[in-house]
Amino acid sequence: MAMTTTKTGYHHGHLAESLLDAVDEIASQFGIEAVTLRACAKRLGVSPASAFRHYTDKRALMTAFAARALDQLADAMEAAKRQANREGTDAFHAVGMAYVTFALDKPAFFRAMWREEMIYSMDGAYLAAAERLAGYLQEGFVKTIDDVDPHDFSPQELLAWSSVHGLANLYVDGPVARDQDRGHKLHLADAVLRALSPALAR
Amino acid sequence: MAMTTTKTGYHHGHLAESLLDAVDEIASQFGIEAVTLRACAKRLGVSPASAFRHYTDKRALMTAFAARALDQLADAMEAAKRQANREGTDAFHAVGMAYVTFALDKPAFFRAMWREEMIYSMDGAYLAAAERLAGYLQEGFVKTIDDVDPHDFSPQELLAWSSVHGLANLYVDGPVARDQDRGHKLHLADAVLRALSPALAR
DNA sequence: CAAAAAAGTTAACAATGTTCACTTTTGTGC
DNA sequence: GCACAAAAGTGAACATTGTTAACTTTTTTG
Repeated sequence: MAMTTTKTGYHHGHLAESLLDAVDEIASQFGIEAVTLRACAKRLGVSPASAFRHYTDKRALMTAFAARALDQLADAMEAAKRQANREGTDAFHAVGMAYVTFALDKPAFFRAMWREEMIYSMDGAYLAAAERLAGYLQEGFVKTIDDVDPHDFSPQELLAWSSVHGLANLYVDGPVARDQDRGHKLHLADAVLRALSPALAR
Repeated sequence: MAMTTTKTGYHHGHLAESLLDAVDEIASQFGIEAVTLRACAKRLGVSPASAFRHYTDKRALMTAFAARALDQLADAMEAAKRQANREGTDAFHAVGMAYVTFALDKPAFFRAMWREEMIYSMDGAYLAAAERLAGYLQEGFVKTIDDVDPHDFSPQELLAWSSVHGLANLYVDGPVARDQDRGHKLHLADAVLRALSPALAR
């Protein structure tokens, strides 16, 4: 299947990437607290120390994983935005729903993205991914000409991100709607986003 | 200072509580990832194993700490609400600002509260504290007679909590306004909460 | 005041992240 | 083609951490 598979077995070949996949699988199945370097290594049939040839730290590995997760979320948001634009529906609503949906479907990924204490939050790839993500939430808002700094959010933009981010976090890590099923939670999210719209109108 | 100090030194006397203080101090100074059972024990001049007479787990200790942190936040919110009522200003705005202020001033505490993977989120004390907290955000919203279940948030109520919670999280764990000082962040929070008010009017 | 319960100790264990010296493979300049 | 440096992986060790078990010291209590 892989086009660059070497027969030898000593050199894995794609260890850096494969380690991310291992984190992915372990986090999905057993939660982020079960992700251990040795478990990742074992899953790939590789020695525990091999990870350090590609990542300086466990934290560096988790940072790379967080960046990849951010990119996956951004992909989902981009797709949602595209579809909304095609269908002429509210793009912010679609992007926000994609955000919450991702958190509900991949809670371990969503957690990993924002666990400041287990990543290097100043990492370039991580910051770039976060910025891309923020971009999709900023789009659709009116920009003045000199409002181009992606770090500088208008109150309205920040409110939009905060609402969506807060709801996703309350679902994933908070006591909100714990016993309700996915459908109910998404329905509620829809209502919340619609309740927000008066604040986003200009 | 302590009124119940025993001279002997074998029995500590308030270990359960003192351990929470130790978590408090270590988390404040070095971050939540530096909280270790042994470090807590050493700080109290007590053996590493002693914690297990009071908490079944490290996770149980962290749960108790999270519950205490939630209560501290709820205290701050209650005080803010009282003052707003006294001064006739917007109670929700005051409560929301207290929420964000707490997150900015005690980031390690705020993190601990919502780290699902390191606490027992079904713990009674934790849930009770979370419920109390939610109550302060629900107050000020109109309730219909049969809308009494504290677990059942109206979209507007959940939007209010989500916005405040999301902003606090973006400040603490996200890439928002990282290089800005406390005053600037609070000013921005104020603007965000004011931007939200059109959505909360009825 | 004896005896049980509560609270603490010490010594051990397994698991984890990490390092170091070493080996194997890959790639590059001649 | 081939020596050789760089890259990638290994194995054995180490310190740290959470946790347990058997034991000791207080405190409580009938």
